[in-house]
Amino acid sequence: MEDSEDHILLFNTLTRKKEPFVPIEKGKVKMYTCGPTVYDFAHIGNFRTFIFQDLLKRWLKYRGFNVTHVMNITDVDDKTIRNSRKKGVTLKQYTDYYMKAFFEDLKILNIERAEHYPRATDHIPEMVALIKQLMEKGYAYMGEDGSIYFDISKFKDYGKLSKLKIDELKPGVRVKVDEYGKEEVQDFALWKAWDEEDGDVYWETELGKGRPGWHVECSAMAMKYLGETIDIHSGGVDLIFPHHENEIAQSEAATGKPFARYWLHSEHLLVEGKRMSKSLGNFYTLRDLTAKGYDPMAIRFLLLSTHYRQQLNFTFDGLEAAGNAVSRLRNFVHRLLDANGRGCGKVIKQLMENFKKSFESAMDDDLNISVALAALFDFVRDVNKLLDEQALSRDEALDVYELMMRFNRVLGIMDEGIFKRELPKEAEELIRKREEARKVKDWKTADQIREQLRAMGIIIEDTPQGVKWRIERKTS
RNA sequence: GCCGGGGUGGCCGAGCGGUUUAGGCGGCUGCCUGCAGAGCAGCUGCACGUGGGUUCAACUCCCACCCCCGGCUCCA
Repeated sequence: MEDSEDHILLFNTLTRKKEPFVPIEKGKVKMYTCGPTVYDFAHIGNFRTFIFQDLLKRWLKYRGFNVTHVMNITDVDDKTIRNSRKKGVTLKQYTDYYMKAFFEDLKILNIERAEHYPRATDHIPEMVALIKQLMEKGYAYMGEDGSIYFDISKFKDYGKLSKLKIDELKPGVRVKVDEYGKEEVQDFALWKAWDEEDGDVYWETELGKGRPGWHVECSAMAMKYLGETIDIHSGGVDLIFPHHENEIAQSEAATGKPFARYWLHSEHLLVEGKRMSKSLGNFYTLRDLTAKGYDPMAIRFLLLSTHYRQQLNFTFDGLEAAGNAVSRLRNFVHRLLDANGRGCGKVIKQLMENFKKSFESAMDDDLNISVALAALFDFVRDVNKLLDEQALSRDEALDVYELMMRFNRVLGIMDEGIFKRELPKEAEELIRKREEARKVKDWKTADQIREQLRAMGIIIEDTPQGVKWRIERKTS
């Protein structure tokens, strides 16, 4: 798409600066994002991050990049093992359930699928190979407990992402952790030797009987699917340390090459101004919200509408406001489809051009979504004015419609299905009957039919240009 | 202790040294309308945490202070 490729600026955690995005291979982006640990339903904080990543990917695609996205599924760790044992099911049965739920949630939130969703347990050999390599190169050692640890003192760049000085630990926490066999507190496990807590979850490998540490899966799988150096790696801010720091250490120690060029991290969300936690009772999964009747597109809009590096305060008032904002956009698109005015030529062309430019330059600037949305709503207001004046011809309105859909493919906040112009037969009949009633000023019947249609999810509007209808929700 | 982010009108949320208003949501009024809906227009009282300073000019820069959030431990 034109020469716009190097116009995108992204904030790189590695340098703490906005940098022009230039991929390794022209026109292609290799993107790895840290996915869920499938021990429970994902919560809205998780989805904030996943939606940010989705927006990033969609924007890169809009700008003409061919994006290969890999998102890992962590299906073996302390929590999955503990919970599956508690439930008396196998680890696989347990994680399959939550993985399936996760994919359902992605769909509901209109998050595009990644190209690959590698599961940790399907990649044990790759991880073992990586760990062996690290041992051969002297970066890893076996501890007294039979586990294998990464020796961070051997990796000179340790701390370059999180900007932490390893020798300046939080005072107080230091002493208590030598129940493991590691030589230094900060060393982290690559391979965990089996113990009773693990039950029947273990792999017999050249490294002994055990299971992989958490960080190693991302290095192994990212490199398997995307190569030794990837373009973009992203996750929530909490992953900067130690997870991403450790990924860098493992990967770069093994390959001697940079692991990822751009590290992008999204801020956390707060709920009603407080940190989300189960004990505070402000912990929500997607299901919790949809069960209360909230529109998934409103949820998506809310999670999307604050810049990703800004903490987002999730409130129910905000969710309602987001729902109304989405309605405004939907109504607008419906109006476009009904337009049949005299035409205004240059005026609309100019508006579209300005809108496109503002939206694009905002998004290019580290995904400045607030400014992009402001441009969108400005445009909507201006075009609504033209629609009021019957100044938009059918073709012009369709051009606007196409533009809206094009940007909706970036934002993903409207289900295009609702704009399909299909009315159930019975609804058509009802509308006809209502028109007859209105003709003879039988308002009672007319209002009653309108209510009936509303119950079917069809909203009727009487305008000087005749009756208009729109489908508010899927009636299926 | 060390290191970050932030405090903007009723709510959410951009912005930048100055000439016109970010934008969304909500409320009010008007237009339109049988009603409703949608939309448009106007309004929503000095908007920029506090106190100083720099400047012709600060919400935007500097200093101090207050408050909130986060990282240094599993965590999106």
